[in-house]
Amino acid sequence: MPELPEVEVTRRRIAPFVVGRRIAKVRTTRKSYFFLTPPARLERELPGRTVVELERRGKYLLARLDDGRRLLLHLGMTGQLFVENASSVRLLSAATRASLTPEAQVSFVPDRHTHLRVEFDDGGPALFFRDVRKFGKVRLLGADGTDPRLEKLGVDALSATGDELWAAARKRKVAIKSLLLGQDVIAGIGNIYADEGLFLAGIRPRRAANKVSRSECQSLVDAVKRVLLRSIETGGSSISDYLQPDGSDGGYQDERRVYARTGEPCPKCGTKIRRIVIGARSTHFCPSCQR
DNA sequence: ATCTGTCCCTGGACGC
DNA sequence: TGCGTCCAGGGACAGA
Repeated sequence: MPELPEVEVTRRRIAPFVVGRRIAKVRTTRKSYFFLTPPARLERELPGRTVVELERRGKYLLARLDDGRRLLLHLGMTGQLFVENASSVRLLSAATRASLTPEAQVSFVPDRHTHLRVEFDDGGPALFFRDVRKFGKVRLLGADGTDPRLEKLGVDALSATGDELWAAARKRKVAIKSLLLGQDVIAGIGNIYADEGLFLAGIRPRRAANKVSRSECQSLVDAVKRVLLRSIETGGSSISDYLQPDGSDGGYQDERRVYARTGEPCPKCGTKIRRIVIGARSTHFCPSCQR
């Protein structure tokens, strides 16, 4: 699922592709939960605008336009932002793949999950936003408008400090993992990197936040940052739907220590990795290394 | 104020 | 082989 590293990799790859290009045409699927701004409005108001900058805030992307407005994008769980010539098996359902010849199985064809398609007036490759489960979001913000989602974000995970985490943690009784997943204290951490960071810091995910010491908060923030930076370096985690904007897989899924490794030996001590549920989210940890 | 549970959505895994 | 059922999971929201 797209978390900070996946969104950042997407930003870095998409920015040179879209910045400076003028939008010619926008095609969308029908009005839905996915569109915070009615799709008809996007189709009407985006053409003619040039993208001037692409920024990331937590797991959100913000495309700034030449009229000062900003297009807010969130990839949700299964969101995929990619360029026209991308090809990947992750862009096709199993049923679709089965109906195609092996050679055709990786060529992308816009389907009912391809909710946004942006074409540019230079005639070059278009940009696509596909999202099977529609937990993603698209919203056009006015020139001086903002969004409550952005307002609520805490400090970005890449610039967070141990003391910032500690200041919030000492006042909270929720599991430390839940605190990491909430975007209001530190923004950008999701299920994969929360589990990986807690493992590296040797902290049990279910421990109450206010039972995590100041120095442990420091170790935790350091561990999370290390994991996030390494994941960005390798192109993010392609575990289910995520792919890089050119269609290639990221590499971090091969480096994860505990996430989705239930029953496998802990890389440090060999104890079997356990899976529990915290706040309705799968959680993976080593019962021996994490206390 | 904080915490917990429910819901949005769909494909894939699993059982019969 | 085919159908029904369950599950995942980011984040908003309601109710405790």
